[in-house]
Amino acid sequence: MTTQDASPTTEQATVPRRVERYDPTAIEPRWQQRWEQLGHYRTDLSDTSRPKFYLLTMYPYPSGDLHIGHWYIKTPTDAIARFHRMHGENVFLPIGFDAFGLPAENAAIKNNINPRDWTMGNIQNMRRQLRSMGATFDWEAEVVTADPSYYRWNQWLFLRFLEAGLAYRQTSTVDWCPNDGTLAREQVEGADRHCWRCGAKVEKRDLPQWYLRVTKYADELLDFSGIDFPEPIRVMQTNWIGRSEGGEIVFETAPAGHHAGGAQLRVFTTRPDTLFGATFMVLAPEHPLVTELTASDRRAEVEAYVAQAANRTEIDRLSTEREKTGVPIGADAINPVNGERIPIFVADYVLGGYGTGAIMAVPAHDERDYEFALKFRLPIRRVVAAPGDEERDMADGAYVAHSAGERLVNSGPYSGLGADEGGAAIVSALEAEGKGKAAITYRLRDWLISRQRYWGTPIPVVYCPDDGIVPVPDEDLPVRLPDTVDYHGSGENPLNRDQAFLNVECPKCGGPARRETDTMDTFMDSAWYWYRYLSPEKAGAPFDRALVERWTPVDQYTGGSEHAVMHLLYAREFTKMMRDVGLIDQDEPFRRLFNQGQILGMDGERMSKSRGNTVDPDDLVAKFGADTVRLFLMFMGPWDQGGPWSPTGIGGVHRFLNRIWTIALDPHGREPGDRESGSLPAGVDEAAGRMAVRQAAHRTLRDVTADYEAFHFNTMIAKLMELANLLMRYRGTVVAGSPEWDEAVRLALLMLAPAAPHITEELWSRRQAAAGETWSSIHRERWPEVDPSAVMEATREVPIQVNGKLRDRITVPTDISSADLEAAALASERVRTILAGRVPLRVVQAGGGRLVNVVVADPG
RNA sequence: GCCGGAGUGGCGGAACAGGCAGACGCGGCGGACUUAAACUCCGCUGCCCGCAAGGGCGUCAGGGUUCGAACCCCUGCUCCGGCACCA
Repeated sequence: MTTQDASPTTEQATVPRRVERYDPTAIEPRWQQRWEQLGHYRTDLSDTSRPKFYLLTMYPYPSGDLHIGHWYIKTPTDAIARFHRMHGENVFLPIGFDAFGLPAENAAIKNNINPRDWTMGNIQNMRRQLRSMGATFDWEAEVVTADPSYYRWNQWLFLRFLEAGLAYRQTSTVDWCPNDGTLAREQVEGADRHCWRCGAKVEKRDLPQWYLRVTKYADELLDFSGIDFPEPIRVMQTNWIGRSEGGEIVFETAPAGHHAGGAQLRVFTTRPDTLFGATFMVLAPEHPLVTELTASDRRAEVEAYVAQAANRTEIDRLSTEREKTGVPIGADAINPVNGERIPIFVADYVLGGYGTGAIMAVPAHDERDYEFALKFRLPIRRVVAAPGDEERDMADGAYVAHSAGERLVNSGPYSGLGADEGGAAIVSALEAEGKGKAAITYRLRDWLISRQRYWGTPIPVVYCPDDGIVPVPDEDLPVRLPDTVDYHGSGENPLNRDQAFLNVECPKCGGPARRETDTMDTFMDSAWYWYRYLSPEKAGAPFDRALVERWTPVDQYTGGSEHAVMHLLYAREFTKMMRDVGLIDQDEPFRRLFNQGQILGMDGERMSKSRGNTVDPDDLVAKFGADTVRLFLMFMGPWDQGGPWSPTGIGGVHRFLNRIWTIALDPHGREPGDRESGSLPAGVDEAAGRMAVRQAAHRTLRDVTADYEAFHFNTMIAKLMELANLLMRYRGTVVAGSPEWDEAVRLALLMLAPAAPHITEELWSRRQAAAGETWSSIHRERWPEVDPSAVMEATREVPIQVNGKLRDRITVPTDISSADLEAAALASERVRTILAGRVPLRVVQAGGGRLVNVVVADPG
């Protein structure tokens, strides 16, 4: 007797009322409090008796409220944590807040409140919401990046990088967002060049800015061996880094009509094989030689063009659709292989920031150069030809593709060589003369970290009229953000007007100096936060090195793929930089990365407060309970897929939990609405029923375990539903309450525990109470073992096909021989009818007898 | 344009590794329970033909490989994500 109904009244005997209903709102807060009181999820980082598992999930930006998308990332992550704990691992699952950033500052300007107050208020609410998930975050490890105890270490790290030459200040043309200030290159998106965060159109400005020298790691970042990242992320990062192999070639220059003697012009090309096809040269408008090389009679026109290009927002330069523009500068370049003089142009289709900012143009073999050549009526000379294509008309367009057997033509001594071979020969010939060399160029740029905003980490340097750039000494850290600043709503960094902040003594000479007012890109905060989690209170160092050595790299990181070339790349870069300044001893921050999909609004758009399409989990939790919401999010579909939000179907998951409740608490109850209730299925006796229950439970355990390991939560839940449905069928029969039944219920609760922690804890405690045992949390139980003998079956069903079409199913002993199986298949009544006396050509048994296919000649 | 991913019932989605397509859930239909409703439970539910037994068709489209294809190959289409003249 395991029912909880202690005093059944007689009038309930025939139609027993269901036990107390499942009421998550009564259960969930109680258990959450209890777990917290008991400190169940505080991780003892010093415990080395068990294997460690560092599970990290991307910390949220405290925008004010959690939406369903946060739950979609975090509740399955929590299930992973719980699953690992049940395997005896010491799991660390920290949480914190990415608390610096623009929205706080905008709210401050708009509502005249302090960004810190706004942020901290939001964090309060989000802490409550995060707790309502029933997740096992270790709140003792929380970090808030806007706290001086955190950001002082941003500053400290910056100073280490500065010392090591990994941070530097440089004036160059940068992307400027009217709201966010300068942006790193990867933070500008789309053909219309808009800011990744606020969407504003980005302009160009020449400014002195701080950079981190991440390009140093380009090659190392291309190496993903030893880390398990999803293929799409690896591809995106690889493309972003954009390694190109080729050659750098030096051209002498000369004023038009004069002898050589100007500056040298260096170009990068991936196609040195086409050098003989170069018919003009192009400089980017920003190229330093433009001024020097421009002939006096061309100066006015060139300067106008350069000015126009500088002012042009990149919107005008919109994609390749725009017609090429450019002007000749009145100078020539001299082709180092044949001495040919070719004109130099300035044109904005060549980018200042890539390669050398100048190209040799080979219109015959490059579409962009081809287009330019057509417009400016420049010669197009073919130098590579595929076999049989030597007479191709160049009016048809550039020949860009590579094909087998192509040869160089019109290339002097190199004619006749293969393209690769010829290219290599040209490079080595140039190299011998000091006119070129093999070269590799990357698309990746150094990380621009300066932001002209208030609400971020102050960059800890001082500008002294005498000593120049002076780092703030470590002992003066943190450089604190003033709490109150004056916004005039002008959009300009208010720190620039804060005299108390601005004016300092030079740490070197003691004279009057001025502080840097730029703050750091907030991606810097998030580039190392998982190290700080390990010792968030640590003073004197950014982290406890011994703990870092024991606990990192992170074993599993979960979060969205939208930061593929931002946060996820910065994190890798930062780790390598920290390594190189001797702070850590590892190359990569994350062993394994999983990207969940994104939950979109019902309108199919990205969920955001501004779009007004966010879904508030609080409402759903109030209605169905956290367990149902957790389960529903996991059940919707594959975790890496996401999709538009639709609450349709959440009732199904809730019903499932109700069935679990019923099965666990009221095994002997009967369904008044079901005539069959209480009787065994036809042809099943008690022994068979008990066996069926046990078999189903162990098979489910086998499959569910595999699904958890693969993060296949949707099918995991489907299988538990199947088990529940089967148990429901036996409820009220002689099988219910049998040891097999009891075991099945026990396994079901254990299997469900990581995903639905509250209801399973409640039912577990009630079972313990009923058995007179003292309470111990289900979440401290060990994951059960599959009994292999339980999953075996004496007979199995084999589908029989004739010519690949399913015609019958036969039941045979599991250990049947293949000869007997074939005989049994051919003996099938249905098969014989279809064969109609024809003799099979072949009988195929697939997968060790899982299926039989009888092949006969088609009667036609 | 280039790179990556995906197209399966009315819907979300299953299908190990080329072997029973559509698990599980939603929705729909029918039924039970109830004075009634809600809740709950049971059954049916890819499409077409058929009273039924059964048959035909069916995983974006068209070809191919195979005893056998949602899965592999070729051609094309559509959708989603990334990149944005990167020489």
